[in-house]
Formats: sequence, structure tokens, C-alpha cells
Amino acid sequence: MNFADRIRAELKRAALSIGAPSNIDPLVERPRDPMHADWASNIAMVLARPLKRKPAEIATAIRDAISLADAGVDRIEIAGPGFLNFRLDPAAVANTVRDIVAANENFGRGSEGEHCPVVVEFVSANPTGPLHVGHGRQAALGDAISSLLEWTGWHVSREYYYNDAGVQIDNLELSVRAHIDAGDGEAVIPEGGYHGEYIREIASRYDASTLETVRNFAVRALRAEQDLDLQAFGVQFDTYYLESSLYIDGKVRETVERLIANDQTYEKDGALWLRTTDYGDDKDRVMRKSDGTYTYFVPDVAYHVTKWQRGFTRAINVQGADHHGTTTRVRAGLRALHMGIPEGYPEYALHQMVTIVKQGDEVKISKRAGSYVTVRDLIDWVGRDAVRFFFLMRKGDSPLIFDVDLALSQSEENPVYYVQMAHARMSGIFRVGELDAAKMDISAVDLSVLTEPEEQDLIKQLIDFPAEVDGAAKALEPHRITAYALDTARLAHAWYHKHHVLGEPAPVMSARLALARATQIVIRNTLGLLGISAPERM
RNA sequence: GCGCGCGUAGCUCAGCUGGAUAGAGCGUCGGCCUCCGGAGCCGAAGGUCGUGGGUUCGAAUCCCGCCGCGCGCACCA
Repeated sequence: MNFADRIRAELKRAALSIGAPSNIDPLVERPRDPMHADWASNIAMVLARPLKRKPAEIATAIRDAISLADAGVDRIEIAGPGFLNFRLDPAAVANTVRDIVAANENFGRGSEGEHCPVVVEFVSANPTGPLHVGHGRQAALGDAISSLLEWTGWHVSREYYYNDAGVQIDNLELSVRAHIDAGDGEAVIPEGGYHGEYIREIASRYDASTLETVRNFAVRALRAEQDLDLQAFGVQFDTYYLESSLYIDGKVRETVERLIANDQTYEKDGALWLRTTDYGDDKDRVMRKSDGTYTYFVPDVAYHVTKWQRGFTRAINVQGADHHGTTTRVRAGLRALHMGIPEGYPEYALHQMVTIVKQGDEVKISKRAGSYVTVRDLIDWVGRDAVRFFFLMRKGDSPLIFDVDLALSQSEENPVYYVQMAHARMSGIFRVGELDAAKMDISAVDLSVLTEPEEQDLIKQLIDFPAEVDGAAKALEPHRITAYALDTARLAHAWYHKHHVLGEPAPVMSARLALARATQIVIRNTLGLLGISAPERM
């Protein structure tokens, strides 16, 4: 049990003993300013009203009723308007190093999700070109969110949805065909077509004698292309779902029929409309255009029905914020089906744009794709680890400026380098000491000698990891983990600079080796969770 | 115009579900240092949290108005 839980349990017991209501759930949190305390609770202020007593008085009574040993606490102070401030017992803190080392690669994992199935859909780019940097941000986010959910006990399926059936595919076909028809001459790309160099390349590879249609060939080529992009980024999907299959399997037709049967639709101006305004949309939406084809959102709804029917009671869609307008209508369509799909299904994790900056200037073009920078360009420039870390450094809500020069820097200004360096340093201690970190037995080591401020601060940070993972998973916010990684690295560097491990008297050296091991484990787990490597040396 | 998101230190950004004197990195300034692993370490300055109200013991955080920026508002995806 961690310190917060131990303190919370003791607080509750103490509060009940002085007559607090039985439903009390004490809030125990880390104060913003660590000078105040390791942990603090506002319970006395909360109880002031129901107990009709002054907060300070209640705080004193609770303090006197708490068992310090059970809470793992050294002392309790009362401060400000009635905060209870808990200072952890240094020996109890130090002893948690043993738990971290024992848990090893499982340290940080939780069981909150209870193996419930959840599908995380991300990237889902149309097979019409190489992945751009926005897709890259999405790939990093989606993969990290998936990992966060796995770490907290969910059964995650990573899914990619290919829009391989709409007009954009018609345009792809026409674009490739234009190059084929033009031969070596100048191709005339039709309105709405694609202009990148890759189109010419696909056209040049097309062999009519195979009898494969241009359309299929082009889609196949681009899916292969995107697979390479994803591979370069180290992202793996469990399922690729094809929009075209929804038509083939009759899912689109079934969805439409059910919506009509449910009396959720009407005909107007030669089109079929869905009453999405009944479900919070600001206008009704066309399902079937007057030319008889469906708008994209019908297969989209049909697709989400399959998620539900495949047993995913929870679905998360990672999307660019430029698509946020679609969220309401997809949810509206799902509810109009009356299948018991809840209002907030699917959940959305939206993210803002990515801007690539090199030497102070925005980079907007690439040779291969023409008007945009591809993920692979970026990975080729700065490496997979840096791309992942940088994409996860900001919360999705804020636009992201990607500084290529910083990502390339081999110094501690570069955050990825800084974190990886901390891991490498811990590993370096074992290497120089000619010790096998993985085989170290610390069961008999007296950890209570880890009393230096830098040691206590570092250990407290390490203990926090599971709660950080839990919080980030609940909020679907991986950027909290990159922030945690930087904080941890900072404390690890500070400890490393101030104190030596090798060459110290045996009891100190043993305890510090254990701490170095625990630090190595936590940084490695943190980076692993984010899909970033933890090098032994740099 | 309507909807969503964002305005926090010179710059880039954190601030978890309302808590104490609002933080970090970079940059600036002032000192040290060469150590298991490298241009590293310590300290300082720097803020009306866009703005005006409201909610309450307490607001960067929640609610409303206004200003600014981004995105979206198709019988495109």
C-alpha cells in the first residue's frame, strides 16, 4: 500500500473516532510546495461545518488520534487554516526502494481496468498519401494512451480505420491514371487530386498486364507505404478495419434501414436526412445524397456499431481537432439506432496541429509528399525516440511546435537526451562497478541509510510513478508522463552529481546501488510506456 | 454569426478532480567546478495567471460577459 492510501486510511479511522460522518472520504494530496509537507489533507476544514467545530480544533483532535507508524509518518503538523501536514518517516520512504526493485518491470502497473475491453482508434489516415506529422502526433498519442490503459489493467485493441471507399479514393485513382496517361509528359492532375511525387512513382510502377485495377494497385501501394511509416515509428495495430468492408458486409445498409425503421429520418430535397438535432447536433445531417451515395458519416456510424458489437463497451478515438465537428453527429447516429449505446460513446481524445521548425523557420514541404512534411522525414532527421517524446511533451489541447534543432541536440537541453542520459548513468554505475543490476539481491540491504535530501526526494518521486500512470490513464493525457520522466531525470541527475555510489563504505554503497537500480527501473518503465528506448549507454 | 479549444515569467510550456507564498526548462545576471560519464553545479532576478464580474472559508482551476488567437461550421472525408 502506498503512503497516500496509508495516510488516508489512518485519517479516516481518526476522523470517525472523533465523530465524523461515516461516509467521509479524506482527500490526501501532495502540496504544491514540498516545503510544507510530503502529504497534506484538508479534512479538518471539510469537517468544520458538519461537526460545528473550528478547523484547528478538529485538526488537533485528529492528529492526536492518528497512529504515526501505521501511516508511515514521522510527524504531523497543523498549518494555515487547518491543513494537516504529514512528513514521511525517512526509513519508511527508503524501504520502498525494495518494493520497486522487487516489482521491477511491473512497477507502475495497476488493475483498475479489470481486463475490460477497450478499442483505441488512431491515425486512420486515408490511403491517399504518406503519413504527415499530424498523423505522427496522433500515432504517438494513440499508442501512449493505449499503453497507459494497458498499464492500468485494460484489455486494449489498437485499431486503424481505412477510409478506402469514398471520393478521395476516386481522386487518388484519377491522379495516378493521369500520370499513366501522360507517360513521360506533364500529367494534368484533376480537381481535388493528389500532387505529390509519390503519385508519379506509383504510376510508374503500375503494370497493366497484371489485370489489377489502377484503383486497387494505388490503394495497396499506399497502404504499404503507410505501413512503412508506422514501422519506422514502431507502432503496431491489432486490427485494420476497411471502410469498404462495411459496404460489402451490408453494415452500411443495415444501419440506414434501422435508422429509417426507428423513424429517425426524413426525405428532403431528394436526400435522406437524419434528425441529429434530436441528439444535440446544431443541424440535421444528410445520410444519402441526392445522387444516391452515402455521406461519409453513415459508414462511420456503421463502423462504430461494429465496435460496440465486437464487445468494446469502451471506445476511444484519437483525432485531430479539425475533425471535432464530427463527434456530435457520430454519437447522435449511434443513439438514434436505439441499441443501448451510451451517450458518451465513443470518447474522443483530440489534438491540435503540429508545426515543424528548423533553424527558426517553419518547414512546410517535402520532396516526396510535396505540400507537407511526412512522419518519415521527421524520423529520418531526429530519430524515433525524439519524435515520440516531443509529440508527447505537450497536452493534446495545445498546438505543438517541433524544434528539429533541439531534437537533434546531443546535450542536456534536449529533453529526450536528458531523460535517456539519466537512465544511462544509472546503468553506467553497474557497468563500471562490474555488477549485474538485474541479478542484484537487495533483500538484506539496510536501506535506512538513504537519508540524504537528494535521496529522499528521488525516492519519493519514484514512489509516485503508479499514481502518475493512473492519473494520466484516467485523463487520457500521456504528456503527464513525459513531464514525470523529466522530473525524475532531474532528481536522478541531482542525486548522481552530489553523491557517489561506487567506492563508498559497503553499507552505503549497497543501499545506493539499490536506489540506482530502482531509479533505472522507473525511468526504463516510464520510457517504455511512452514507446521510447532506454539505452544503457549513450 | 454559431460551436469547440487555447490565452500563465523575455521564450516554450506544466499546474492532476478548487487549497497554503503560482512552478519547470531555455534565456538573462552572479558565483563555483573538472567528478562513476562528457558545456556540468549552486544561487538570483523575472507574474495583476488576457480582462470584468459571480460562486465560497479559499479560484490559474468552476459559472457568465468581453477581448485576442486557432480549428470547425458541405448533399467533402
